[in-house]
Amino acid sequence: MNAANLRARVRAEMTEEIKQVARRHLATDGANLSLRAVARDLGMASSAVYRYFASRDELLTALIIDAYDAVGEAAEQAAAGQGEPAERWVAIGHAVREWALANRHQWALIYGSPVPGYQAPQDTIVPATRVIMALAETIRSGLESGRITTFPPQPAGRFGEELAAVAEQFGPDVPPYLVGGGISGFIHLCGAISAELFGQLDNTIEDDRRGFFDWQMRATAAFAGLA
Amino acid sequence: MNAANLRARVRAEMTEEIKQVARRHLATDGANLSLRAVARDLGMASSAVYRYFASRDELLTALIIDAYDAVGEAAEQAAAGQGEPAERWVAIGHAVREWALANRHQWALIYGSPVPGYQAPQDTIVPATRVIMALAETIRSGLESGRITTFPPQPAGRFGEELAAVAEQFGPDVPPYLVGGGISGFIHLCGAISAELFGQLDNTIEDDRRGFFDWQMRATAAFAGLA
DNA sequence: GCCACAACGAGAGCACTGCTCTTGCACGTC
DNA sequence: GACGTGCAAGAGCAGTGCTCTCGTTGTGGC
Repeated sequence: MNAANLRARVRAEMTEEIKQVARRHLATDGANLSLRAVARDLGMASSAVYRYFASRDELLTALIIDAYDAVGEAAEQAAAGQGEPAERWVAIGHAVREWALANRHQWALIYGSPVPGYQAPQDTIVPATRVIMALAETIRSGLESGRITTFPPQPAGRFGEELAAVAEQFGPDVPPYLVGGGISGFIHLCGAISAELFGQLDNTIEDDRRGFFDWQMRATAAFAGLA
Repeated sequence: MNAANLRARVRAEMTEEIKQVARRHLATDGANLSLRAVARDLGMASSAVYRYFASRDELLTALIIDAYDAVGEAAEQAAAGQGEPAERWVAIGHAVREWALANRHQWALIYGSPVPGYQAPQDTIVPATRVIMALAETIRSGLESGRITTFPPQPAGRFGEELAAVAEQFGPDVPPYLVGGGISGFIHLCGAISAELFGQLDNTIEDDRRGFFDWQMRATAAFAGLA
C-alpha cells in the first residue's frame, strides 16, 4: 500500500470517528453541537478537529448529508418491497417515520428550522431528494401498471405550469397534477412526522400515533391517485 | 395613579421593550438569540436584563407565547370572515401563511425544531391551540349548517378512540373522524408553511407558492368534509 | 420628614463557545 | 542529512449565559 493512500485512509477513519461522536452528542444535547465537547470526547485538542472540518458549519453539513442519505436509504428500501403502489407509498411513510423516531435530532437537523446563519451548500441537494424520489417512483410505477384510479383536482394557474416543468423531468407522460399530489403528500408526510416529534400532538393523540400516521398516509396516497 | 402602579407600568414597558428588541434580533440573527446583544442595543448592562427575565429561556418563552398569540389572532380574524365554511378554512390557511412569511423566525420558534434544552412550560399550551381551534370552529359551524358533505375515511383502532375523546371536548355530536380530518388538515397546513419557509420547495415551486398552497388547502378542506 | 427596604443598574468574574495562530513533532522524499 | 508536509497541541481572542456583589434610587410605613 502506498503511503499517501495510507494517510488518506487514516484521515477518512478519523473523519468518520469525529462524525460518529458528533452524532452521539447531537442525540443528547440537540442541535447546538459543541465542537470542543466532541474534541474532548475524542481526547484531542479542539484545534485538531479543524484539520478535518474547516468549521462547525462544515461538520454540520457533513452530518446533514449523512442524515439525508440515511433516511433516503430507509425510504428506498421500503419502496423496493412488494405490493400495490399504494401499499408501498404507505410503507415508505412508515419507514421514514421510524427512522425519524430513532434519530429525532437528525430529523430536526434536516427537516426542522434551519440552523441560524447556516447556508446549505450544493452538496446537500441531491441527497435531499432521495425520499421524494422514492415517492415519485411509486406514483410512476402506479401510472405504468394502471393503478392510478382517482386523480387530484387539476391545478390551475402559474403553479400548474411549474408543476408541468417538474413533471417533464420524470417523463413525457406524467401529468402535472400527479406531481402536485406527490409533493403535497411528501409535505404532509414531513409535517406529520415533525408534528409528532416536535410536540404538536401532545395532549391529543398519545397512544396510537402510528395508527394516526397510517390513516393520514393512506389519505395522501388516495389523494395522489394511488388505488 | 398610585406609585406602585407607576412602577409596575414602567416595568411592563421595559419588559415590552426588551421583547421588541429581542424580536428584532430574532429576525436578523435567527434562533440563537444573544441576551448580551439585546442588552447592548438597549444601552444597558447584560446583567440588568436578568431583572426582567430570569434566563434566556424565559425570554424565549415570552416570545413564543407572543408568537402563538399573534398567529392565533391572525387565524381568528380570518375565521371571522364571511363565506362558506370551506372558504373560511382556506382563508385561515392563507392568514397563517402570510403571518409566517412576515415573521419567519417567529414561525420557526413555535413550529420548527424545538430549541435544544428548552422545555416549553405550561403557559404556552393555551395560546398554542388558537389556530387549530379556529379550524375546529370552522368544521363545527359546517356541521351545524349542514355544510359537511363528504367525510374522511373512518379511523379504526386505538387512535379512533383517542380522537373520540378529543371530540367530546367539542360537543356531544362531533364525529371523531371529523376531528381527525381537522388535525390532519392542521398538520398539513403547518407542513406546507414549514416546507416553504425552510427551503423544501426550492428548485420546484418558485413563483406561485401561494397558488400551490391554496390548492393544498382546498384539498385539506375537502378531506375534512367541508363543501 | 425620616428611615428601612425593595427594586434596580453596573461591573467583575466564571466557565464555556468557535476559531486562529504559532510551535513542535513525525513522517516520506529528495 | 536537509527539506517539506500533514498533524496535534497550546495559547489566545472575542463572544456567550449566568451569578454575585456593590452602590444608587425610589417607595411605603412611621
